[in-house]
Amino acid sequence: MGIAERREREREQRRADILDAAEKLFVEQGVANTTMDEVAEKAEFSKGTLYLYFKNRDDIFFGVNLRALNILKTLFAEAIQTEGDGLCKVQAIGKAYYHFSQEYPHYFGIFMSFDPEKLDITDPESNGFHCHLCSEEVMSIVAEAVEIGIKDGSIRPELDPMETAYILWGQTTGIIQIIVKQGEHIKSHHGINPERLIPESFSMIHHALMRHS
Amino acid sequence: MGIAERREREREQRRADILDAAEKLFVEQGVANTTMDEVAEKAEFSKGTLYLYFKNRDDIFFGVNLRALNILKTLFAEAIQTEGDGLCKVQAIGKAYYHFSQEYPHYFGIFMSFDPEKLDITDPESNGFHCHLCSEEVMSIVAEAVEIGIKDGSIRPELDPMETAYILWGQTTGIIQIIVKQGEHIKSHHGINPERLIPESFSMIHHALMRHS
DNA sequence: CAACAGAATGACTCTCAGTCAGTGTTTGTG
DNA sequence: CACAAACACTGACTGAGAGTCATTCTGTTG
Repeated sequence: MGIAERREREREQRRADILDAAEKLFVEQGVANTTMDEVAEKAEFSKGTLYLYFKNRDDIFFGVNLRALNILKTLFAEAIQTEGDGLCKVQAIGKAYYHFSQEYPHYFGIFMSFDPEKLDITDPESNGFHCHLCSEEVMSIVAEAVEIGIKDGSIRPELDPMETAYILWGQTTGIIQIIVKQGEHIKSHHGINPERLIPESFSMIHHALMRHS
Repeated sequence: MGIAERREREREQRRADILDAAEKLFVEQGVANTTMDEVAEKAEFSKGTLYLYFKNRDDIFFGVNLRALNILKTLFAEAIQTEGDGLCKVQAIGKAYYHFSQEYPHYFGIFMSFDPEKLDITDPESNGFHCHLCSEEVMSIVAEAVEIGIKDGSIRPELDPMETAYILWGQTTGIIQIIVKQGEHIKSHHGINPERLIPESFSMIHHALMRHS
C-alpha cells in the first residue's frame, strides 16, 4: 500500500509550495510586511489550510530560514575541506559566509530578520527547533576548524574552540548586518565602500587568531 | 510671559513620564509584549494622549533607546580620556561597553530589541532620527580612539579609523546579540558562561589592532 | 463673562493572526 | 454499489492591538 507514502509525499510537496510562496513574498516585500492572507493567496490555498501545514506564522518563517541554514551548512562543510592549516580553514569559512551573502542575498536578508525571541525550542516538531539544531551544526563546523588550528599551531592555543566559534559567528554576522543595514549610509557619509568591511574584518580576525611568535 | 515656557517644560515632563512608564514595561515584560494600552495605563493617560506626545509605538521605543545611547556616549567620552596610548583608549571603550551592559542591564536589553528596519531617518523630529545621530557620534568617538592609536604607533597603521570603528561596532554588537539571543543555550549546552564572550572578544580585538613588531 | 486654544479622552476603525463548523473528496469495507 | 470513515480544504468569524477623531474639559485672554 503506497497510499500513505504518496499522501506523505504530497503533503511534503504542499509544505514546500507554501514555503515557496512565503519565500517569494518575504523577498518582494519583506518578512514584516507579509501577511498570512497574502501567503495563502500566493500559494493558492485558503488561509485555514496554511494552519494545517504550519503551526503559525513564525513556523513558516523558520521553515524558510531553515532552507537558508542548510545551504550555509553545506558551504561551511565544503570550506573546512580547504587545503591548509586550521587558520586557513577558518578563513575559508569566513569567505564562504560572505559568498553566501552575495550568492543568496534573499536568504541572507531573511537571515537578518531572524528574531530569536520567537524561537520556540520546546516543540521538537517545529521549524524553530530544527533551525536551532541546524545552527548548532553550523557552529560546530567553525569550532572544529578552530580546534584544528590550535592543534597544528596556526591558532593561539589559549583560545577555546567553541567559545571562539561563537565569537567569530557573532562578529561576522554583526559586520554583515552593519553592511546590509547601514551600507548606503556609510558610503554616502564617509565615502567608505561597505564591501571593504568584510575582507578588512577577516584580516582582523586573522590577526586575532594567529599565533604570532 | 513664562507661560509658553512652563507649558513646554510640562510637555517635556509628560514625555518623560510616558517614557518612564514604557521603559518599566519594556523591562518587565519585554518590548514585543508591551501594548500601547498598557503604556497608557501605566503612565496614567488615555491611549489617545500617547499619540499627542509620540508619533507611534516605535517612536516611544526609540525614545527609550535614545536614553541608553546617550549614556553610552557619555561613557565612551569618558573612556577615551583614559591615560595611555590609542590602543589603551580603544580597550577602555570596549570595557566601558561591557560595563554599560552590566550597570544598565535593562537598557542593554532594550538596546538589543533595536530593529534598524523600523528606523525612520526621514523625519528629523522623530526619536529614530535622533538615535541615528547619536549612534553616529558614538561611532566617531571610537574612530577617534583608533586614529590616536595609529598616530602614536600602538595600532597598525594600515587600518582606516572610521572603517575600523564600524567593524569594531559591528563585531561587538554581533557578539552581544549572540549573548542575548543564545546565551541561555550556550550556557546549558556547552557549559560556557556567555558573559565570558565579551572580554574574550575584546582580547581578540586587542590582538587584531595591536602593532606587533 | 465669552471666546478661544491647548490638553485629554475613549469609543471607534482597521488590519491581521489564528480558529472552527461545515463542505467536498478519496479510500476502505460489506 | 452503498455507505462509512478518514482526509483535505474552506472562508466567515473572533480577538487583539495600533492608530484616529469627534467630543469634552481646563486654563488663558480681552
